[in-house]
Amino acid sequence: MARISVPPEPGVEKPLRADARRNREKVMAAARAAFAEHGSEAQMDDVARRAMVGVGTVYRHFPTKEALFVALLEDTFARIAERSRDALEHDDPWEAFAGLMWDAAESLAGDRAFAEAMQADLSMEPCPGQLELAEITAELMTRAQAAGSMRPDAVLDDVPMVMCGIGAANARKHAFSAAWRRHLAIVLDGLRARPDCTPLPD
Amino acid sequence: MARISVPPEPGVEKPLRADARRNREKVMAAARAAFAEHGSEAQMDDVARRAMVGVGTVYRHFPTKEALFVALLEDTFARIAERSRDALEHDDPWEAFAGLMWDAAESLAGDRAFAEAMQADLSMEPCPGQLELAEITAELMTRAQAAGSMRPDAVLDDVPMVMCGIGAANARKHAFSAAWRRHLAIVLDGLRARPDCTPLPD
Amino acid sequence: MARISVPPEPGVEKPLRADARRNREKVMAAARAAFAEHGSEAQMDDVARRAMVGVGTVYRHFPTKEALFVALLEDTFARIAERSRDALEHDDPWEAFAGLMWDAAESLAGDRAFAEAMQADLSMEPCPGQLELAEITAELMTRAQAAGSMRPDAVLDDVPMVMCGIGAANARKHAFSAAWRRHLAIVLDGLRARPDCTPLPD
Amino acid sequence: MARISVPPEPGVEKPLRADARRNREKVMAAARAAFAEHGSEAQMDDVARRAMVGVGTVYRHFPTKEALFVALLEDTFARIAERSRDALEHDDPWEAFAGLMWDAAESLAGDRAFAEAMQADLSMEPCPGQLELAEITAELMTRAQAAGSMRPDAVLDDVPMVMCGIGAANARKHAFSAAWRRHLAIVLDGLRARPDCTPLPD
DNA sequence: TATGAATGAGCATTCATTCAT
DNA sequence: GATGAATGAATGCTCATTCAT
Repeated sequence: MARISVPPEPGVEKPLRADARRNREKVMAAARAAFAEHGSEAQMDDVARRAMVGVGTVYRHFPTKEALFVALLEDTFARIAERSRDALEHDDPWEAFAGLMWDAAESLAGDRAFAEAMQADLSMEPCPGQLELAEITAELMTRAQAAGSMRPDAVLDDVPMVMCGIGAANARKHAFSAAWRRHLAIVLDGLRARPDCTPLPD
Repeated sequence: MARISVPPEPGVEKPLRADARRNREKVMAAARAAFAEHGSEAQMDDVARRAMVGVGTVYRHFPTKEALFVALLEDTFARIAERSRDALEHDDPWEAFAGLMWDAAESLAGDRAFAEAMQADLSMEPCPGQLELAEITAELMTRAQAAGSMRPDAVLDDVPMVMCGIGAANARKHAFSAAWRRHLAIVLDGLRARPDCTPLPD
Repeated sequence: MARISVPPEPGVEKPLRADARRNREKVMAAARAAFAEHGSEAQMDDVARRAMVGVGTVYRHFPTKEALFVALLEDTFARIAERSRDALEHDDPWEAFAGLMWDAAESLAGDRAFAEAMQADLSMEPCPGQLELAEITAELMTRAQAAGSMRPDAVLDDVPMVMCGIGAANARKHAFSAAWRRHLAIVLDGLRARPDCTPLPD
Repeated sequence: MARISVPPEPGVEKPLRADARRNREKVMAAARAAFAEHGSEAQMDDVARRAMVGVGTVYRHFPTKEALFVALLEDTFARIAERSRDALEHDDPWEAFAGLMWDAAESLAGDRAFAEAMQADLSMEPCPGQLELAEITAELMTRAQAAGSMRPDAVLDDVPMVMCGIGAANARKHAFSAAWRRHLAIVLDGLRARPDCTPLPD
């Protein structure tokens, strides 16, 4: 991964044939599992095997491994972003923010690919869904701070490291679910506005 | 085929020749940089190049890439563990714990290899230094809890996810240093004992 | 590091695609030549080059160099074993045995890989074909001895050294063919039952 | 092995210092063992270890691995040739020949390096000792044929394949000694002059 | 169109040989 | 002279990607 990539002709998106769409789904599901388990070291053959299609089919839908990886991320972020829009309607801004975090964590805990993605240095620029999610998160943070429930010096960039920890939670330990929940609970507590909280650097 | 490879006498560790010791250091330093930057995907040739030695030299000191990786970790943990023993003398147990965390973070922030290592599933069993460090950390946590300064439901296993987030901090961003410091500050605040903190699951 | 390498489903042997079968043959033929010439030091790249395929193709059909080597041996022995079954029908047991030897020698003379294989210490356990061949040979020897045409103290273990000499015959000398034929003729004469032959040790 | 080699200045042979000579002996002995066991795949480091000297010392005495291998062979053949000169005095030419064979076999049985050397294709031209031994052997064969005790169509080139079989005898089997003795006995029987022996090809 | 066989650059590791100590 | 650490070309094997069937 991390190769140079010529962007595909940005032509019109053909509406996929039914079976093609079905294959695309199968591939993405398989890729999600494989990448979650092995991170970006997952192998294309493994993805194909899990999807019960040939590698060729994987490549028909995603021109490179990186494209598949990005598509996966995009999809992930888009799903969360979509659900997060509801959070914007929530009365209590802190609950809205916390709910978003719990929701995101729920779908990303123990996902190695996601944990990697949180290490922004991947030189991939953020995909649209990620940007949208970032905007919503930032908005929720601002509101919570305005409402006096989140410490005023917290910023959007504080989130990825939290999520990285959650993504890295060992999915094979049996206390797995408790582990990441504890981590998130601690961080959320740390983000709470308090009279005595240490001011953050910078 | 049918490699022979006589295992080295497992006898006494001879004191390395002066130049050999120097090279060993150079290799470890180079490896530290390479692994920190690329995680376990760093390449042995790159390590050799950075150390300005031939690959053969790298292999003379570390029989496999994994051995090098482990040696690096062990060294890292051992260093921190050593410094952390001082923390045990500290009067204020919370300060002792927090000091250890800051110290560890300082040397591990943005280190991809370390972040990987924190994902326990690496199936590598922890090296001695890691175990010692774990013991000291646990002891400090217990004391801080006894002193009423750390939330009583925090446990040792809550630490790796924090450190993972710190290790994953993007070492290439210019706000890098502030970023991980903020993260750690938030978490430490979240670990503080408080009347109103959410009880952790499990 | 931490290669994943999913083992291939040990299920039913799918009938190879036509082109795949053709390539497999090409690879085996190339390997036979390369190993015969250089023994187990033959290089996989050389095998690939001779077969006019990429190395990857070689590895698709044979997971390791040793596997290729063994497959080659197995194939060789199986072929001879198959032909040797006819020998069991022969009226004259001595002729049957001698015929088998001539037949085997014909296909193995000057083959370094085979000569190596005859040096039993290869720690590879004999492959099925080899065992079958051994059984047939033993049977033919017993019959020939019963018929009084082979010296009664000869045993199966006397054969490998003969064949090793034949395998080692210098395939590049122009008198090559005569050389191994002479060797076999001499040995066969030495195996003949005679009133005055020296009793063998042990 | 099998590299291009610039011949060293054929200057005068300095008489070695006592300790140097001792080292040379140690190295040769170690090499003999290592090469006998592993053939030309034996490793220089292993030779050095067995000789309890550094590799550098090995290279001081023998400029390349091949040189060491050749020196070993030369030494081996020279020893046998020397002893074989006595055989020329023997009354019974057949006994003389057979005695030489037994003597040679005794020192070469199970020696992989020697077995390899018998595969003439090694592109090494025979060393002096080997040539001398060949001459003596040829002479003894001629005499034995003249005396009517050896089949008249046997030739010098029939010998290497026999010896190769003997060199390849598995030195790790416990019936090792019996095995090569049996082989040699059979061949010698086959070389005996007889009214009914099959004429050799060519 | 789907398949999976073929490709080959890339990477870990070995080992004959050199050279600083 | 002896030592053994350093060197790096050579070699087995992997896996993203292409392409014939």
